[in-house]
Amino acid sequence: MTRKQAILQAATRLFSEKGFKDTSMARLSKITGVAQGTIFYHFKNKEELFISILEDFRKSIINEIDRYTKENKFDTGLDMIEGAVAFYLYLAGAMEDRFLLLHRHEAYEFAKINPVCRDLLEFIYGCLINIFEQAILLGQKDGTIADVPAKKIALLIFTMVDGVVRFSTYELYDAGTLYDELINSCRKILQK
Amino acid sequence: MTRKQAILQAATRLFSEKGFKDTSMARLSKITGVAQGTIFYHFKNKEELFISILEDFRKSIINEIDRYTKENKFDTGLDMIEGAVAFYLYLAGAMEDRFLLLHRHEAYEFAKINPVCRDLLEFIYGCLINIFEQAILLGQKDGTIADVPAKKIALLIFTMVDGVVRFSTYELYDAGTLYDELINSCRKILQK
DNA sequence: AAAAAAACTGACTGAGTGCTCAGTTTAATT
DNA sequence: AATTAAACTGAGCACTCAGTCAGTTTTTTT
Repeated sequence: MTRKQAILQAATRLFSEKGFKDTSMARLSKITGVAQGTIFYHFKNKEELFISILEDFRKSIINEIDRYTKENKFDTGLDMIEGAVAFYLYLAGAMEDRFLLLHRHEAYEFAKINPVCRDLLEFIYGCLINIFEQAILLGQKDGTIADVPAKKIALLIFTMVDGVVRFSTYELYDAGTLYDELINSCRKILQK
Repeated sequence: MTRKQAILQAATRLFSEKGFKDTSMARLSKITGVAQGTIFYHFKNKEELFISILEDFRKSIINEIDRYTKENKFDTGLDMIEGAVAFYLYLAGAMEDRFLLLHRHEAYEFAKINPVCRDLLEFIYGCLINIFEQAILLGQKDGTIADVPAKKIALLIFTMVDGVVRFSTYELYDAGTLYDELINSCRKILQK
């Protein structure tokens, strides 16, 4: 792993754990075992470092979704929804730190003033919501899912699943114990 | 309005808009037209100011919920759910800044090290989730709602409704255009 | 081996931070 | 009118921060 990658990795962890503002470059340099100057040699400033993390996130998500859609084929759209929920929960676990970053507010604040950040966030959210929308559209084709507005219902399901992830990260409620109810609720919303 | 109230009000707005860390006491004093020292005369430190905001929030929520339960009586539990969703969306609009504060991460971070903050957050979230749980329990008594685990489903519905509020505040999707689907989805989840 | 380029260092800077406190003004009480 | 108490002020303190830069080390190219 190059120094640049090491800095990026440690920054991802710190930004998601402590937040952007609460992570100092001094601390980041200490943890990565690199001089402060080196960080600024690789990344113009703190904000560009943040953008790089989001770019990395986007790449990872694209890869994961690619792999998922290739490896998993479902008989019906309704089954695909269950797969999509499970996949989302898997993703959130596998990329825990980046999801935490996404659940923070700082990214949105930054997106307001930085178009690159805004585009990245929109793309990432688009990918995540699309997982559910595609399943709904498929189910409506094969007749297993009722004639609901696909995009809107995808948003609602996304929000519900993402909320469960939030409960987990805040340690308020374990995702596992809500899994059955989550799947059942999705099915009820979508069933004919 | 007393100076103390003015400080509290301005701090609520700034903390929710800019975040705790990104709001300086200098700026707060400038906006309220009060000397910095005055803020520290009324509040021991920045963190206690934050706690005071949460305490204020708790009081407001208790009042609003009290008023709501007194003014609104529903025939069935299933109808009550629709009322609960509408009420939550109303609350989130009426207390926009405080909900934004709740949607930030800072509060949870602070809750980890401050028991008072943790208790306040737990209480506030308890109130909000309870709105939905009570409706479900009533519906199960009068037979309009299926025999689902009330607390868990209340959490899921809460998370879905709260997600819609989030979409609104991030200006990704308007709450109004999702309202019908939100209500329908809730009904489908709960119907026998 | 020499030269050039890339990678890296860490002391330093200046702007900004939360908070203090000696002192002033205003309000309440005697 | 005199005294006490509460409310308020803002210059100043100790500290943290992102970012800089002159200089050093390592790597690549000639």
